[in-house]
Amino acid sequence: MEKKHRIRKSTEFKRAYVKGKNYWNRNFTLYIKKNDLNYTRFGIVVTKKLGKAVVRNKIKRKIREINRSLLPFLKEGYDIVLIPKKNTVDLSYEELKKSVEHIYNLAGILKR
RNA sequence: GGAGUAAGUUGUAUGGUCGCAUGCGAGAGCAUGAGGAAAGUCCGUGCUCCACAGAGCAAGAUGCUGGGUAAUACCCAGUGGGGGUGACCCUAAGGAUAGUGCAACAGAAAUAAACCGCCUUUAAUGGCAAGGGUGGAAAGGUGAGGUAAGAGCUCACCAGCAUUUAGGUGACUAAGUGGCUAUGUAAACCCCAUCUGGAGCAAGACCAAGUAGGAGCUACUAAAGAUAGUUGCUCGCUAUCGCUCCAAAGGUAGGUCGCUUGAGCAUAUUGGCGACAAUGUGCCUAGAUAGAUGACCAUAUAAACAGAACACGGCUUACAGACUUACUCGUUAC
RNA sequence: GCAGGUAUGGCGGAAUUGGCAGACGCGCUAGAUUCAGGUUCUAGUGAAGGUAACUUCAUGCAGGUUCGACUCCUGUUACCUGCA
Repeated sequence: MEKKHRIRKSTEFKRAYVKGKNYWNRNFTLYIKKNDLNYTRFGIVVTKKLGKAVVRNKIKRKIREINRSLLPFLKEGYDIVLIPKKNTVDLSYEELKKSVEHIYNLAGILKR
């Protein structure tokens, strides 16, 4: 995923937390905030509770890959922050993808 | 082939589709892209700032000997002690005769002596310490002589201490001589020898939105004092104390650098028992900053521990499977 | 990335010149009081084995020093805190 599709600044994360709407399901917490740009940006936050560095990296990479494949089906102009929960450690790629689609559907940012 | 000891290597590969980071390129694209422990942060260095780093005290570290190294608590070669039939392994291993403290309970007594006991015809305000029991530890041990009973009182061997000679750079070893001997603990304080200034790449340097203040200069008071900083403390050191001027300066968010050519890697020769050193030749091999290696498919029986964030040298800990070399024991079931 | 701290029964929390581990409180169990419950009072309460007397193991885990370790030293695991 290119750099322009990532959230990179600490202040932008904070803005999503404070001003954005949040949604959640079994596996994720999601914060969404409209940005002033005409493209969508992602942020993934993996806390130390989920495991060691190898485990955290693996989750990040899987979610990044999922977001890349879903990008054409999302509405433009949003900052999206995804926070995986503890039980995502044991999930396969396919299960993760279903869960992410589910939570995006809840938030209403999937194109029809 | 069995049981074992030591050292070492490897630790997914190949192909396809999509995708990420860095460099090069106008672009298409091309090249490169985690580890043996990248980990723990336990030591040691470089590097940066604090006065290119100072004095004393305090505090801390190391602790058999000699060597290696940029340095170390690491490594190599040895010494003493302990374990194993053996290959081999383990070892915080200076000083208890510099001083102080502590040694519960038990026991007559715990760093100094007498409860029971033995002896002198009986007995002790006398002599004795062999035997008993307690304890982690009880006044050198075993045997013989000796005696009223006993005792290093005497002798032999052993242990310990002091000392002499020989060997070794040294730890120490071997032999001799001497007087007969006061437990343990220094991972208790301490003594001795050697070493250590503090903080850390979120170090630090540069650019710089917003906000609103900031800078320069000279000398009055004058080497006194106050405040702040610098190291735990004492010194020492540094900055500030008044006047004038400017619309810029300092600096937060943010950005750029630090950031990878280095005690580097490979290889050959020489010196050294070895750690290692010297010389020659060749090579350039991640550099991110919400942080790059992933997803899916095919083949191979199965594939662990685990992910760089300034760098390097060690140590420690985690680790599936596969393989190599040297050596030891045992001796026969094939 | 760097710096520091904590760990003791079911829970909180004592125990330091190194000398009987589990004080004390909460909780739990049993009994008394009551028609019943609560309150109150009394007793017990780490685990395993044993009829019992009692024995063995227990201070996160693994070693070491010491006659003796919750305490001293080394390694390690988990959790917590601070630093832009």
